[in-house]
Amino acid sequence: MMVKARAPRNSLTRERVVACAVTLADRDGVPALTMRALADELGVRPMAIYNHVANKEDILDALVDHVFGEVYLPVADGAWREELASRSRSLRLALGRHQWATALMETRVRPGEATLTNHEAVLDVLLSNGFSLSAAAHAYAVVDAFVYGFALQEAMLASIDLPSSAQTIRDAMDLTKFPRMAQFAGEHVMQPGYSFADSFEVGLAMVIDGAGALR
Amino acid sequence: MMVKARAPRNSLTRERVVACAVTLADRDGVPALTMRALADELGVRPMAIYNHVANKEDILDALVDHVFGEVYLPVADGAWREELASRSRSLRLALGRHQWATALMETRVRPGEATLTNHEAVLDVLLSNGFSLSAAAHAYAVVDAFVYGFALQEAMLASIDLPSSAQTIRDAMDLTKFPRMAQFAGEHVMQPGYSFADSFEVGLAMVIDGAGALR
DNA sequence: ACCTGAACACCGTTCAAGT
DNA sequence: ACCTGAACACCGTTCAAGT
Repeated sequence: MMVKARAPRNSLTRERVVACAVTLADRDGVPALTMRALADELGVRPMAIYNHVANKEDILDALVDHVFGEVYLPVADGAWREELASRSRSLRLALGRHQWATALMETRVRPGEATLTNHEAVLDVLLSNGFSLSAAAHAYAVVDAFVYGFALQEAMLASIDLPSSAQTIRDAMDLTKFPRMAQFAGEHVMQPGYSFADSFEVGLAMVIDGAGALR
Repeated sequence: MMVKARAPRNSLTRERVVACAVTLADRDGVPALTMRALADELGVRPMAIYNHVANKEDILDALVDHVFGEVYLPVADGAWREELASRSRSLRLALGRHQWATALMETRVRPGEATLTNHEAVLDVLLSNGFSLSAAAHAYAVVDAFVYGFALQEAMLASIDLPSSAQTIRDAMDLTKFPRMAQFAGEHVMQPGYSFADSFEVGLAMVIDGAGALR
């Protein structure tokens, strides 16, 4: 835990605080994101941060909004399928870059500017392309459920590194008790070329086709 | 924070600790689930808990596994579509009863007995009903992504109570900036009979039909 | 207006001591 | 074997004080 050089007065801003918090969360995880660690990284005393954010909750809210700020904004006059797919891929990648995001979203309920802007753009794509309000509601809910859930699964798998640990799991587990998992691990997951990520496009096609059927 | 009566010696077990932790997390949320609060609820001193669990991480792992213990175990000789749908509905309900579960899952990577057992049952349903290993992998990933993601969205919405706060949001927001959201809120979400939950069956049908196409 | 130091009421967990 | 008390190194945040 090395202490950074002291930052000059008036150099601290809300943006710097949030950007630094994102970096810290990416690098060390949310549990390590303490006001003290953040202050240290910013070259400032913990209480200085409170001049720019209300409290830690405020920072966590901003963290989630920051992630949405990285997500592609679909345009309403494009082909709706491709726009929806692009924004879904972009959302998945953003959630993948910031593995803490899905878990954090669950407790954050104050949506920020970037979140609302993205939400608005998606709704505009749907409503401008023949979706009724009801169809748009279903389509949006289903597509986002898939993207969030896929990102969640990838985050779960990321900390375990499936291929390399599958062998360990297979050894440790009672194979007579979980024969399907043993088969699945040995004959599929551990084979060269397997990638969980490949299922993303498969599922995305399903939910976007399904959305099209609602239109 | 009332202190419970002191529990008699030898009455503490790992099962009681975990069950109490689930109750506490349901009632007050995970942040309020501290070793001290848990001990208080159990009628014991904090350190007594450590005779039955390794540490707090161990409890959090057990919490997630407890949720999977509530999920329907599909049977392989049934109709695979109905079995998959039942276990998906059951999983969604379990995640809904324990709103903290999806967020916790992201950081827990040591799957427990109940988790593995459920995983095994789902794989068995797919592999016993004509799915190749590759098709089963895609189907499982996509269906679970949808269920996890839907539960995550419901958890997000639960803490906000959409219908009642939609008006507030609509008033507070710059309507010229988010016209689609204003329209969506006013003409759809706030209408009587609207329920986000209705999108679950719509999406479930999409992903299960999609899975069938992979078979 | 912005930053700091000391302090308060919390955490999870250790260790030695009790039964 | 199981439980406790005191202690340690942490938390987020308050408040009064500095510049």
